Amino acid sequence: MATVQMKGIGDQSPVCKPSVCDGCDIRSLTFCSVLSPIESERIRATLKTVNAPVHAILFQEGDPADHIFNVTSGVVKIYKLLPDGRRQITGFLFPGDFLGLAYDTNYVYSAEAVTAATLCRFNRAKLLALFNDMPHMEKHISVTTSHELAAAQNQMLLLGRKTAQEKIASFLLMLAHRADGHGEQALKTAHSALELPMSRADMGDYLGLTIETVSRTFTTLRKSGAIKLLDPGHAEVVDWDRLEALAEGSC
Amino acid sequence: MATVQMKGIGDQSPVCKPSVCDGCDIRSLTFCSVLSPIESERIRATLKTVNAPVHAILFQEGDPADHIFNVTSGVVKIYKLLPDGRRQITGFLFPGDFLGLAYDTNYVYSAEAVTAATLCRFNRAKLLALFNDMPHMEKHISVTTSHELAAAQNQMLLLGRKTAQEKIASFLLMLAHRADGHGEQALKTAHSALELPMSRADMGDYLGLTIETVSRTFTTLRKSGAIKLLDPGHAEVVDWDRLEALAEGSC
DNA sequence: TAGGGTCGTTGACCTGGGTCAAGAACACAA
DNA sequence: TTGTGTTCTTGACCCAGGTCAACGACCCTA
Repeated sequence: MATVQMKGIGDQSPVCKPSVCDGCDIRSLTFCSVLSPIESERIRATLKTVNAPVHAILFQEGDPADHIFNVTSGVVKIYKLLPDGRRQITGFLFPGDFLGLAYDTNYVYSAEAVTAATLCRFNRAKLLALFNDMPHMEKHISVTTSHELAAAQNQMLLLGRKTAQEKIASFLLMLAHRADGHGEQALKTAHSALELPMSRADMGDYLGLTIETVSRTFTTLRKSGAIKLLDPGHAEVVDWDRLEALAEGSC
Repeated sequence: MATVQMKGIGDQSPVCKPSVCDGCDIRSLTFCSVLSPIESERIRATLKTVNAPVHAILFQEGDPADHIFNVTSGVVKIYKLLPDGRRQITGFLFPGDFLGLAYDTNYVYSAEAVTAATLCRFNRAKLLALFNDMPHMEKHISVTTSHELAAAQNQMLLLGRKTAQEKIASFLLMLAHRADGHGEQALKTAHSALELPMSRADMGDYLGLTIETVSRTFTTLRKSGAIKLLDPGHAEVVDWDRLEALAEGSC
């Protein structure tokens, strides 16, 4: 079972600077899309841009929840730890996704950059105060949270009841779906490469498996002809129908 | 692995009737506590009381999400199924808890009464419309949802990374905590009986275990002296500290 | 170009929890 | 009272996935 590495990795600090939203190419993916120009200006005043190198820790479980983040590029993972270092990754966050969005004074999970990433960092108190004036934004967040809850319930089904093969198949479909929904061309017909930006260890910690089982299962799927592995970071789904059947155990 | 029983069980229909809120003894636990008398009156117009016998199915995954429910007595479980019948219970709901509260046109999980239960049933469209006039209620729901999300993340950690013993210990603590928070006397000091209203099968489907493992693990905990089993439906925690250590794997 | 690091893959083996089966405890109907 | 369920417990056995170990493929940096 993968445990946290205690070495120098992960202790790089993110770099912050003031930011403008003009030209931000993921505005359509997030709550910025529902803001009027005036609201946008008020929000902007509470915001800094954060550049997080690979493995940078954005915050840790238990830290005071001073900031709310929105991913603008790269991939971020959120996770919880047991005292002995066992880890469960509860989500991978892509451009447009929020993190730290709890009505709690302390973070209830840790967050780390999976790839180099940029994020908008909001002062939590100020942003929550602004929400009071902007009910449609509050609503947007509320809807987002309830979608996350639905996704969490799917993940519980996966973790509690699916086999290793079903987990990996579901994971690949989830990644494809995310890539699809974020402007990349329709993967299903294009047979284009699916990016796997996270390590095998991260996949294992997300799916409740070990590195070795993740690796073995990829090999099994490759040998069965359902997928191709171009390199460890890129896969190609050959047989979508079979992968979908595998993901639900109906085969 | 437990699968859904296909027999006559579970096909009883809940009974509905108009309802009044006066004298409702769980008002303090739910959003009714934040309503003014006038708002309360408007809400009441969208509401019916449902009496659900044991095993009554309130709704199933995929059904049109016409109603939102609030549990007023008894226990309800929500769960998701795989095509072959494998089940994951994603939550047990106690008096004061909401279900069906997604901004989605169809339910994303099924709900069934674990014990005989009563619920307030709201017309979803009407309730959501009322929310627009009552931002503090929307806020209340939003906070509730984000707490549920945090609980879901804890459950992912449990399902993905904890051993059977850690799962059962965590489960008992969660039940004790729920009972504690809902007006029963402080359990920790009183050594009073902890109610286990659900079957071993339900516990297994909640914790990602089989009936047999649940049963064996209870026996192990009993023999170790951490708990007493009065009967299958009632336990007594003897050593809270040890149970808490067991739940986190730090022992 | 060599040396040290990380990451992914594969093999050999082991074990926690699943599967299968039997029986005990209890409930309820006839 | 007996019969027929249902649920829980326990035992015997098995296997999916974990553990441990080796190795190849890439990085780096010097």
